[in-house]
Amino acid sequence: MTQPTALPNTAFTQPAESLDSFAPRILEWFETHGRHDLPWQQHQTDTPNPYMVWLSEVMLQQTQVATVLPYFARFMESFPTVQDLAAADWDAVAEHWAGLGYYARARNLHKGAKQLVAVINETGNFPQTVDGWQAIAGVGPSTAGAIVAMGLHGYGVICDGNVKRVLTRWAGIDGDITKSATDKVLWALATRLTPRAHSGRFAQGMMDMGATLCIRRKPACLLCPLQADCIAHAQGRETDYPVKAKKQAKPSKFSKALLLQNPAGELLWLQRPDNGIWGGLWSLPLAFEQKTQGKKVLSVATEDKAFEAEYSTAEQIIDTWLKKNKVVDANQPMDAPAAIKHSLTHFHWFLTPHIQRVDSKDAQALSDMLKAADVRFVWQTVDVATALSLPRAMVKILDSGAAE
DNA sequence: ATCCAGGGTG
DNA sequence: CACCCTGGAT
Repeated sequence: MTQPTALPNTAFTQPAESLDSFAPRILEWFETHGRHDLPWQQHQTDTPNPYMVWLSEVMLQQTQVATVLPYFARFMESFPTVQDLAAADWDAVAEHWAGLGYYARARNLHKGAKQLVAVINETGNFPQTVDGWQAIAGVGPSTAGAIVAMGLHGYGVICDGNVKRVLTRWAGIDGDITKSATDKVLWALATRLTPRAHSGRFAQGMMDMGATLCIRRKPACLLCPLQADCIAHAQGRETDYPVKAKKQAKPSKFSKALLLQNPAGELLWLQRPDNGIWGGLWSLPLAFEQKTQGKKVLSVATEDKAFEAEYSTAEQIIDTWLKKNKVVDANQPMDAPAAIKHSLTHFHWFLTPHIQRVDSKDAQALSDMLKAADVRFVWQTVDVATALSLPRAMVKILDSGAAE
């Protein structure tokens, strides 16, 4: 995924006059109405500091300006240069990042600082190209464009969420922006509109537009320099853009996660069939959970029935055995753990841990049946089981303390 | 309480 | 393409 190096043969929805006057309008608006006091901005100086732009852009990938401000200040105070950041202990970096979220990005930031220092030691300077910046951990196409444009005063194109909102509205682009085809169109348009000179001010202006005027709800079209030829505005449909595939409502499914515990305190684990969900991973046995309210059995949705059919052979054996032997949850504690929620692509899965103690005779009987059916299973304590390859949902269940 | 935005990674 | 994690909107 790199920025396009050449313009695709794209037919733009706006006429040439509109395309050509776009940048001048943004630049003029930025001069009078844009933000000029953000501590990482470098457009006021002839000697821009790419470190500050890189640091701020990585923070702004995930967080709004107001939240970033104090974090940025503390980073700059503790790590005034990229060399300081690269030389810092991870713990110190993590401490400064704590609360911002997406901690993998803090790791990328630290890694990126070391990569940058290596580049500087080798070439005497920060990377000077978009591709050079994209080689740095945590820097993708848009962040790279922003850094070159604003941190080096070079030529860079940005196409982040704010820009996409402005462009889809102005050009009436109604393709699903989560699709790569639409992403290409938007990058092509952004590239066509970005002026050779002052691409940094243009980038900052576009971000300010998206953050202050062309906002998701209730955009301030009256104040917008693009109003005259904005297609969404002409349609009175500003908030219909950008178009994003509606995430279809996910159905909910309910299962018991059985913590079958033998007298040694070991739990029964099943290795799931290679095909299907969690193929080859280890899981607690799952069982269909009947939804009840008081004593009344609630009607079960059809998708739940379909899902019930997906239980593995081993689970059907266990379920049948439990029912036949009338084993009940006699030892279910009063503070029984609540269901953990696990969301998959097409449904939400609520897994309710059920502790079920079995005596040695029953454990042996169960083992014999599973062995006869060629099922891969183990009895293991939680501590040992964590070394198995467990899907996230199982980790969640163990973390919930259900097995204690 | 629930939904959703946000850019990059593996 | 799922996932990361928090804050803001409703």
